[in-house]
Amino acid sequence: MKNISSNRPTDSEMEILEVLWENGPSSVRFINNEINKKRPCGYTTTLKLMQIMLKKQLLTREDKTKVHIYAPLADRDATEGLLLENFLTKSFSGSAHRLVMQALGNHNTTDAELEEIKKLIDELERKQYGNDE
Amino acid sequence: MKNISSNRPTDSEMEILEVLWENGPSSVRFINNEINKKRPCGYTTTLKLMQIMLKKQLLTREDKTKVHIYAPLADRDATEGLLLENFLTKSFSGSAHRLVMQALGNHNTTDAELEEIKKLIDELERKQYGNDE
DNA sequence: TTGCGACTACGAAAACCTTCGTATATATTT
DNA sequence: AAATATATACGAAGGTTTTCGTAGTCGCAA
Repeated sequence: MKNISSNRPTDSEMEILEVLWENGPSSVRFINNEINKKRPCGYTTTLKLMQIMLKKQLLTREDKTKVHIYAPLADRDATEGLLLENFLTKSFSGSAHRLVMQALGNHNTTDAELEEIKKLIDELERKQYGNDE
Repeated sequence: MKNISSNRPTDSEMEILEVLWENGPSSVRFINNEINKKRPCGYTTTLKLMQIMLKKQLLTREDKTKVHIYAPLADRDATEGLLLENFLTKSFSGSAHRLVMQALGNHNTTDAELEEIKKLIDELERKQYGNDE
């Protein structure tokens, strides 16, 4: 098997993890239903994927009851950060700036969210004050 | 074959496209050299990939001379946008806001770039004025 | 207790990606 | 003209990811 700590979830695995992070520990049935709100996907497909993720240590599960309940093992920010890192390198030649411009330009973001981003930028600028690398 | 218009380039294909966008139409040899500055990759590997991309309509080529010259068919912004779309859906449950926060928080962005982003946000806010959907 | 519905387990196919070996053509040099 | 260097074409191996069919288990209602 591969190095476990560097196990980047695949797209499909990420889809499952997002549901779990949003909704808390869930059954396969629930997760499959959520996914099917976005695209068609067979029940056993989701099941199999989750069994693999269990082996990969991306999930844990409670199997005392008949219906198994799964939960993510890794923390959301860390995982998303890992993937962002890779995506940025591979698809945006590492330019966070270009990625952000695209993301903001093409997607609806509420005023409140925009304000929050501005606040973050101000903070970053204050921190960077003096060392304009 | 699959729907051509939605042909998302893969990671390796993206590597090739980036070289082309940066340097203009190029030969396989040139591109393979550029890639080898970052990682080892056989010549025929790059060649094969580019032939596939030709079929997929990601590239065009000029083959009147002995050495074929390839050029990207789609433009950079559109392509990156397509990939972002997918990444956002699969890995950030569609939340551009969260993605931007992560990207800004974890990567060095120059003051000038931060300013540019702020300007974009101001513009977006002005546009949204009145219809807070 | 039989049958039905909902669940897990798992092998294996299908699809997709990346890599490379080999064959072949075409210029250039000696 | 032969040898050399550099191209393209393409099949196929090897790996990973995704999908699904089939089999077996368990609880519950008729």
